[in-house]
Amino acid sequence: MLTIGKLALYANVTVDTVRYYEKEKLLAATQKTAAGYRLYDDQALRRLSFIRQAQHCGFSLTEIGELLALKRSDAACCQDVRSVAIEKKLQLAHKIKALQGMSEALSELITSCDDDTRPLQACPILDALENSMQHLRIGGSND
Amino acid sequence: MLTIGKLALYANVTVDTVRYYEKEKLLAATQKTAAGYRLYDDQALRRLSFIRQAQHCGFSLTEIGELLALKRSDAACCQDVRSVAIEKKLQLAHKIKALQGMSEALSELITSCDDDTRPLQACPILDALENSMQHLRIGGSND
DNA sequence: CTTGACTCTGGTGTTGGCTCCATGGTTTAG
DNA sequence: CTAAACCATGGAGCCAACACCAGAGTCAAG
Repeated sequence: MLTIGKLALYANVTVDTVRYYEKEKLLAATQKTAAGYRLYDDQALRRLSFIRQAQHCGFSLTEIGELLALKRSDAACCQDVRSVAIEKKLQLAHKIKALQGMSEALSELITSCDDDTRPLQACPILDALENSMQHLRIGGSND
Repeated sequence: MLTIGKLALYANVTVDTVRYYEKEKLLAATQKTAAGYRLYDDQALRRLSFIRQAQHCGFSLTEIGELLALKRSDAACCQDVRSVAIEKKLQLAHKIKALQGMSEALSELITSCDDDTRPLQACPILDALENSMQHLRIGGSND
């Protein structure tokens, strides 16, 4: 059995984070000592690892809670988990596209400014930003 | 001269947002009526457009404030603006890479689960998430 | 003149994921 | 036995970028 400090150490998080997860009902202590100290077993460590890994896959804590609920549910099958993962991947793709759009817009701005030592008054970047950059069609897409 | 409502309408933002930008010193009213109503001219509308477009390029309001400061500064030249844009593009590239990493990790999980109708107890996705997915080396990289 | 649409200020609430604090109890190494 | 290190609870604060609200003043149409 691990104290909260050890658990946090092994999982590379802070004790505050562990307590926060408990408050969010993602991770309960396996047991409590007479003095009220939280104790955790290996399964708790694995669950904490689960939470962190899922975060690294882009899941929010709320979504992770839903994954854990699926896990507990008898009715759910592996396909359910799979489709959650696929949905998340789509969301990621959407975000990536949005960022790539920004990046391309910046690229245009940057190349538009390639001949240097121009006075700031005529900076094509500032200009383009002021004038809505309509040719770039950046606006209008709401994440 | 535009009232705040018209300005907000033309710029496709809310009046609250306009007032928020004023509080953040990004956009001042051109003038005020005797009754205290804010009035804006075309330049203000262009500045508001600037702020929004820069946001769509991934700049935070703080960074936009810095861009506007550059704009006002006599010492700054167009190259300064350009390097800010390049820096931002690098940041975007970094974010995109992180998201792509997540997406790839999810892909592995999803394909690991391709033979369907497996019982949830043996779901390879949940399993992998629990067991740290060491082969995926997702952890360890802190954004 | 009235009514409804607009505007003002100042303040609080939201989301997500923590982080930090004060105060006090507990355990452990030497 | 004592000092250091740990743990507990409850609550506040933080970031960004707003959204929303109350209560009061102002303006324009009919």
